[in-house]
Amino acid sequence: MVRPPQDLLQGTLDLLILKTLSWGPAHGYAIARWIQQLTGQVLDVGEGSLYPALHRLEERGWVKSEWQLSPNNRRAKFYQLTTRGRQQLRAETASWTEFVDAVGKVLRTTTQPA
Amino acid sequence: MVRPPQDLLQGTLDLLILKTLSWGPAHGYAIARWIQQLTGQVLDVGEGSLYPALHRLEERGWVKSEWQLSPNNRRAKFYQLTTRGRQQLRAETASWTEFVDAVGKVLRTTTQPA
DNA sequence: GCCGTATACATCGACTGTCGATGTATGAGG
DNA sequence: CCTCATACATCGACAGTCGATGTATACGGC
Repeated sequence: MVRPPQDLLQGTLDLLILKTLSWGPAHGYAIARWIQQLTGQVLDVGEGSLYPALHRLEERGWVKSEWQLSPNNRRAKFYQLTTRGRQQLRAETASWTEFVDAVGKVLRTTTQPA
Repeated sequence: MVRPPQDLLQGTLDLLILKTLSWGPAHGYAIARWIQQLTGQVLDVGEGSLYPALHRLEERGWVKSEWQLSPNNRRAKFYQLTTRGRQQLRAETASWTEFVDAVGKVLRTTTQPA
């Protein structure tokens, strides 16, 4: 049993969603598709992860939702970033960078530390 | 409540441990200290996460353990990578890179996708 | 008019893994 | 001796993902 990037999604989903919404309001389905498309199918956000995440973000006041009609004339719940959500995005982006750097340091080390 | 890099540790711990062991055999305590030191305190591997992870890796045949005496003359269980563990390390490193790239693509995108 | 497909929302239970707290033991150094 | 750092380990609470499943509706083709 391999360990696909899928398993690494934990803790990053919120960041991904927040970032996606920073381009403008969107509904859940579109968010999932954009992420999938942008990453060339590498990241696949399942709906069973997406909707709980969206509700979580709303509960924390980082996004707010509103029922609207999508371009193809169907009802859809559009999510958009709040001011606090924008702050959160900045914070999580910084954390992410710091974390990736830290892991990178370990991965790039070739010699045993003192 | 912020989301410290701590929360991102999920799914990366195995990789970190495997990589640390690729420098040579080590016991749990030392692994945790090395990672902490290398990352400048950014990553803190708690013992409650470390030991279960170590047992998990052993169960999967990626590391094997042996009781020995540490340099300071105390009994300690030394872990070392198996051949399959080395393969696993390569695989997980590749997954990690792919994953970071994918997230990076999303984070670097400034315009709304089509 | 009917049917299949894509869109869109949502929930559920199983499962995995982390985290903080806690417990034990022992060697080294004062 | 007595404390501190080393070293192992387990426990329960908790969070979050995942696949499966369910609902409903717009649209196009026939």
